[in-house]
Amino acid sequence: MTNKNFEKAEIFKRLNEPQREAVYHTEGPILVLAGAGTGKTGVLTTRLIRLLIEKIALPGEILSVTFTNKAANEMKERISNQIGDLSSGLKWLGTFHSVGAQILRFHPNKVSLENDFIILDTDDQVRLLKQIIKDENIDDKRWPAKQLLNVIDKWKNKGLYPEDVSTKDDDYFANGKGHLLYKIYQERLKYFNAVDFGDLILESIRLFENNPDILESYQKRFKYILVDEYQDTNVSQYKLLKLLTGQYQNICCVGDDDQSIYSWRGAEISNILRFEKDFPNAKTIRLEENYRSTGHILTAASKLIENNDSRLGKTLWTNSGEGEKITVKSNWDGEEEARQITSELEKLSLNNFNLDETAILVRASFQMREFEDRFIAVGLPYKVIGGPRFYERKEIRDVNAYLRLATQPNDSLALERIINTPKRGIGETSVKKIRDRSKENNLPLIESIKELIEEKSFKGKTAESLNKLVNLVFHWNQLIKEEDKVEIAEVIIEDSGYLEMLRNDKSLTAEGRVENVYELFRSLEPFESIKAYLEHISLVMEIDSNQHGKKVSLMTLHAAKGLEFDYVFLPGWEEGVFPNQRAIDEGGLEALEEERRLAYVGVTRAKKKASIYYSANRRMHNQWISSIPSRFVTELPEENIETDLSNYAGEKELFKEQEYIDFDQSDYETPGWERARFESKSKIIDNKTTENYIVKDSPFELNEKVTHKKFGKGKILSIDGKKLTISFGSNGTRKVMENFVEKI
DNA sequence: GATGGGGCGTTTTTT
DNA sequence: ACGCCCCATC
Repeated sequence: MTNKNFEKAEIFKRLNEPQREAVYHTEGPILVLAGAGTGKTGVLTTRLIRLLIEKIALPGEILSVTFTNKAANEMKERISNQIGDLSSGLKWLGTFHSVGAQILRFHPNKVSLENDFIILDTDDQVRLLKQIIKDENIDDKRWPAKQLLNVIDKWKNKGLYPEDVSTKDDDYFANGKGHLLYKIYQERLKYFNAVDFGDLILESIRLFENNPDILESYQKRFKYILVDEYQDTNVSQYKLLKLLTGQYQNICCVGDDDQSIYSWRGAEISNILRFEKDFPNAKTIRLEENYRSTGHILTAASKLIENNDSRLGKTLWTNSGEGEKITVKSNWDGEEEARQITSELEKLSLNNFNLDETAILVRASFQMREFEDRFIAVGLPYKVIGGPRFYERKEIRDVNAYLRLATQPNDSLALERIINTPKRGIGETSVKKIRDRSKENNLPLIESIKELIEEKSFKGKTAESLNKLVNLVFHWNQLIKEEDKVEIAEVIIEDSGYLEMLRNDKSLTAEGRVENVYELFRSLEPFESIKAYLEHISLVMEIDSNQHGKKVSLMTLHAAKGLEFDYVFLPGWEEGVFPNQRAIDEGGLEALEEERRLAYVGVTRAKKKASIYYSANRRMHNQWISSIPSRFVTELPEENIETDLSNYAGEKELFKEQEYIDFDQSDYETPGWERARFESKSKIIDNKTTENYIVKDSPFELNEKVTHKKFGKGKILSIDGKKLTISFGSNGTRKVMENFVEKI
C-alpha cells in the first residue's frame, strides 16, 4: 500500500488535526497528552498502522507497550481489524512485563537464570519470604511477609537492587534488615531459577547495563517505541524505556497526567511531567477535543481538576452540546443512597434503556455491598467488575502448581505448595528435612526427596506417600514429554487425588471449587500444550469472564479507567470516603491530588449523564460516622450542576450537626460549601425516615472523661444522641459530635 | 489432621 | 461486625 492508500483509509480520515500530527510525527520523541475521551487509543493504533502500511517499519521493529493485558489485546484487535495479516509479527506488542519476559527468555544466562525460568506469582513470593523471615529468626508476627513483599516491591519499582538500598531507605522493615532480606530473597529466586514480576523489568535493565552489545542490538531493532498510559510507568519501567530508546529517540508516549491514579503501586507521575526534560527536543501534542461526554460533564470535570497544582494542564472541549447538568443528590445514609440509585436505574430499565450503558463507580469496595444487597432485593441485574481474580483462587493455584510440577519436576516452589495437598501425611518436620537437604546439597526438592528415600530417612506412611508422589511426578513428566496435550491436565489432577479431596469436602465452598477446576480445564482448550498455558497465565492473571446480558456495572473508580457509560452514578462523595481519609493521612497533598484525579476519572466516564451522591451518615467498620460532603462536590462549578435535595430527608439533620464542627478549623469555606449550607437551611424537610437512625444508646456516660482532638481533655455534661456537651476546662464548654471524641 | 478460638486488619490492584 | 489467618489443642 502507498501513502495515498493510507490517506484514503477511514481511520485516517477520522483524525482531527492534533491527532493527525501525533500520527505523522514519527521521528524523535513525542508526548501525546491525551485527555479523557480524546481518542487516545485510536491515535496509538493509527500511528502503528501507518508505520506498517507505509512500510516505515516492519512489525518486528516496533515495540509497543501497555500496562494491562486488556489494553494490549484491545490494541491487537483494533489493528488486526484494520489491516489483518499485516499485523501478524507484532511480537513486541504487549505489557511491560511480557516484553521483559520475552527479552529475558532470549538471554537467561546473562542474568544468572536458566532456560525455562519460572515467573512467581504473589502467593509464591509471600511463601518464600515467610521462610526467609523465619530462617533469619525474625518475629514474623511483628514483621509479616506481606509487608516485606510490599517493601521489596517498592524498591523494585524504583529500580533498586539489594545493593542499591541505602541504610537511609531501609528503615521500613525489621529495624533495617530489609535490604538483607531482599538480598537473600533474590538469591533464593536465583536458586529456584525464578523471577518475580519486578524482576522482569529489573533484570532486563541489568542485562542491558551489563551487556552494551546486546543493548545496542535491541536499540537497533526497535526503530519505533510506543508507550500507552505513560503516566502509570514506574521508575524501573522508565529506565528500561530510556535504555531502549538509545540514540534513535523515536519514542511516542501517550498518557494523561490528570488520570494518574496508581502512585500507590509505584507509578511516578513525574515521569510524564518531566518528559520534555528527559527527552530533549521532545514534541508535546495535546489532544483536547473530547468525543465522549457532553458539555456540562466536561466543563465540570475540567474545573474540578484545575484545583490540582501538579499538572501539565490542558482544556478539554466538545462539540456535542451542553447536554444534561451533573446532578448532586444527598441522602440520609448509604442504604438510602443505594435505594435512590437503584430506583433511578429501575426507571431507566423500565424505559428499555440498556443497562450495559450504566455504571456505579465507588471509591472503595466496601461501598459495593449496599448496592448488591439492594440489587438482589429488587432483582436488578448487575455485574461486579474487578474483585477476586480467577487465578488467585487457592484451588486454581494448587492445580497450576501440579501442572508446573508435571512440566518441570525441579520446580521446588510448586512441589512445596502441593506436597501435602491433598493430605498425604507429610508434615512440617518432613518438609523441613527435605528443605534442609536441598539447601545443603544445592538440589531441587524432588531430588532431595529421592535421596532421602534411598537413605531410608523416612518411615511408614511418610515414606510411602513421598515415594508415591515422586513417582507420580515423574510419570506425569513422561506423559507430557510424549504428548503435551491439555487433556493430560485432567488426568494429572485426578491422579493427584486433588479432585477427590474437593469432592469429599462437604463445605459449601467446595462445590464451587470443583467447578472452578473444571473451568480451568475448559480454559486450557485454546492452548497447544500445558507448557504454553503455563507461560501464558504466569503473565496474564485474568481469565476472560463472559458476563452476558444487560447489566449495571458495579466497580471501583480505579477499575473504571478507560471505560465509558451513558449514565454514571458516583455515590459516597463524602469527606473521609472520597477523598479517602487514609490516603490523605499517608500521602498528604499529593495523595489529595490523586484522589481528585480519581474524581476526574469518575466524572469523565459519563457520556450523557453523571450523578453524584453523598450521605449524611455512613457505616464504616460497623460504626456510624456522620459525614460532610466531599470537597470535590464543592469544587464543581455551580452552573454545571443541579443540586437536588428534594428526594430525601436527612439534609436538615446533616447540616444541623455540622454546626457542632468547628468551622474555623475546617477547609470547607469554599463557595460550594456555603451554597450547600444555605440551601439546606431553606429546605422544608420531612423527618419521617430519619427517626430510625437516631442513636438512642450513646456509648458515653454522663460525667465520663474524654479527649477531643482539638480541645483536649473534658467531662461530658449532657448527651443528646450523638451530640455531647462537654466541659473542656480552660477551653470552655462546647457541643461536639461523639465521633470527634475518644474515651480515655 | 481437623476444629475452633483468638487476634488482627479493614483504599485503590496490575503484572 | 466480620472475615481471615494462624496457632494451639485434641
